[in-house]
Amino acid sequence: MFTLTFPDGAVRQVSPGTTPLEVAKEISPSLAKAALAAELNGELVSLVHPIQASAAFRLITWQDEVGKAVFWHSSAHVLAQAVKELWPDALLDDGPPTEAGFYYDIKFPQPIGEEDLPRIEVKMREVLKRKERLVRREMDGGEATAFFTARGERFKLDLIQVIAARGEAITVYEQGAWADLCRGPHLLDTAKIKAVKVLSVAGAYLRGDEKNEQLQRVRAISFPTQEELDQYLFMIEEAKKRDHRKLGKELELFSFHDVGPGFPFWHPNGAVIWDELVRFWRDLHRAAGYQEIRTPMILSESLWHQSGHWEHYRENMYFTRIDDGDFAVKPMNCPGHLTVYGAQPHSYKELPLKLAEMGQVHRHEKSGVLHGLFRVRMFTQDDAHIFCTPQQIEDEIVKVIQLVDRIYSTFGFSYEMELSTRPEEKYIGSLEIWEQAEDALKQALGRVGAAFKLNPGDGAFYGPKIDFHIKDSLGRRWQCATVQLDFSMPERFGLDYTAEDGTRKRPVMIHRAIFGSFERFIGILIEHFAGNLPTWLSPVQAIVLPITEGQMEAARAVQERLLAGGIRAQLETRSEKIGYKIRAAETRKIPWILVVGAREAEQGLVAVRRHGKGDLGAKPVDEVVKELQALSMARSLEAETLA
RNA sequence: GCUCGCGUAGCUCAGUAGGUAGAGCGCAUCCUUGGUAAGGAUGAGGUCACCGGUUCGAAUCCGGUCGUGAGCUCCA
Repeated sequence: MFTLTFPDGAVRQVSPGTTPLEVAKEISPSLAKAALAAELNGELVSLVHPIQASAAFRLITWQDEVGKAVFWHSSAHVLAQAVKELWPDALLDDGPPTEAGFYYDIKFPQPIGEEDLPRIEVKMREVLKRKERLVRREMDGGEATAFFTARGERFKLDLIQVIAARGEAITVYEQGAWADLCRGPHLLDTAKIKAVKVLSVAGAYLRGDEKNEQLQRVRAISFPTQEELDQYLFMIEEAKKRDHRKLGKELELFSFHDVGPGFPFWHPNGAVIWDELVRFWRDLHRAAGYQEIRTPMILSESLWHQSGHWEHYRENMYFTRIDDGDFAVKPMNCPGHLTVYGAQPHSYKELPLKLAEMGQVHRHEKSGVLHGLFRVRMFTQDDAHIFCTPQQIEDEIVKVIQLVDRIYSTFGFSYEMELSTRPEEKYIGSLEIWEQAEDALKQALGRVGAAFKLNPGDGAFYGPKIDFHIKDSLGRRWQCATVQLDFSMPERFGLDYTAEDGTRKRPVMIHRAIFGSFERFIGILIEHFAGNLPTWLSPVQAIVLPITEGQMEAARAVQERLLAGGIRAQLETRSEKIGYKIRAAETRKIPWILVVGAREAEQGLVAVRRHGKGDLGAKPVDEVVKELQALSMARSLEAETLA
């Protein structure tokens, strides 16, 4: 008998060969129905996998991320089967689950288009109706090669070679007349897949390598119930409404033009948001002991040789000539900051020295990756470099993490941390230095008690880093804050400080940014708030609407009192009905709409209407000014505006 | 960069048997002075992204360029 230990600590004795499905049925029929797969000591297995040892046992359902992955992986097989029934000559490459749904990369005899997607969807439903079982079979290399050669699936033959070379078992999942090379595990059958939607088709390279031929990637999603699919599709629609590119245009925040692909133009409204973020950022950074500097946009190519950027980052840089010299437009601020540090001798008493800059950088991004404010060629980093002793690293990292938390919480953002370590190739500095740096980051994370994900090999070429990922309204994670340790750059620039004993020592440098870039961060804010920015960030905080032209002067006086109180206020002067003016103000998402009619004008009141909330009744003008000032000063989130 | 789609007034879009362009919103002027999400009239506004080709004639067909959208990392 084997012992299974359940997540709640309970144990159960089972005989060899018992399957997870049998175990589930013994626990409860409803659990057996919900189960999609199981885990044995953390290893994902199918529900009919015979149990051959004692293990920690867990049933996987739709509620688990891995449960969704299994569900979507099996759905990808249904997609492939449907495609093969429609296009028997289509060649299949690879079809994994993703964070939201699944896809299959396919070479069609003739490229298909959007108009073919409904046919695929209909065929998928047809396949699902057959409720076919997914049957696992192990094969050796020769058998598998013969199997897929007979089926003309030449891409699969390459995969078989790769798997065989790794010495792994080759498994095939059969489903009716069709079969796919697949590690699994899978659902027992397709009966649980109740709703599918084929979402899109786009180009994708074979094996994801741009040197290879291009295939077509068909993306789709599936759910155990129609309701969940409907919910998902509704969410997609909502997300589209929040697209910062659309809202940026509608709210006149910024624009893009042919004359500057990837270079945003900030309009007055967007510039206000920017300025408020700058003020917020500056307040906190001054308080945290940072000193602001400014460094040049264009610097000699020799500097970039010295920093290593020429060697490692050249393809993303812009170059120019001045007189007879070669210069480069800065893609990062660090060499400038190193130059400032190196301009004077430093004592250990000055450390940690924190130099900050809202540094505008230019990077040549491939044309195809540009995406609104999220991916641009010119952006402004809220950059800072902390020069300190090796002993100060841990404390300083902890302080940076705390500052990040303070800033993100102001916007109501949740975030996740990732620690990235030394890349396999393309790195500078010795192995010992890298190890020391990675340890310091781990220590700091341990001290703040933060959970983090490890990304081996994902560090920058000059040091390991901690990245912070914000989750946006589309469920996408965006990297914003980053903290990067750098033992190499001070070395390259020969930086030093005088230690207590009078000797010269090398400082350590910490690169860090919190917004990441103002451009991307504002894009995220727009989507996060669906354009309904909190009062402190709103380009126009209040608009005064006279009911008729008879109240124009009274309304103007209200606007002047707001302006005198430091509130960004506008006055509506068009000769329209009040309903029209209200609608216009609501459409512009102005948080405070102040209506002045004859009654209010007489008593020094304004009728307050908050964006999205309707009429809140009349109040004295002074009271409204104070309320607006308080919200702005506190940089209040006004949580209710998130709804 | 690559694949596919798209590019008509400030905005959102109509405009296929190729015959020199339309709507709504916005804007301007006038009328209306109306209490919480669209009052009415008149008018201005476009070298149909750009370059070239086919044609008697191109927004429309063809080629190229530029821009833009989706995708191109996430194990069979």
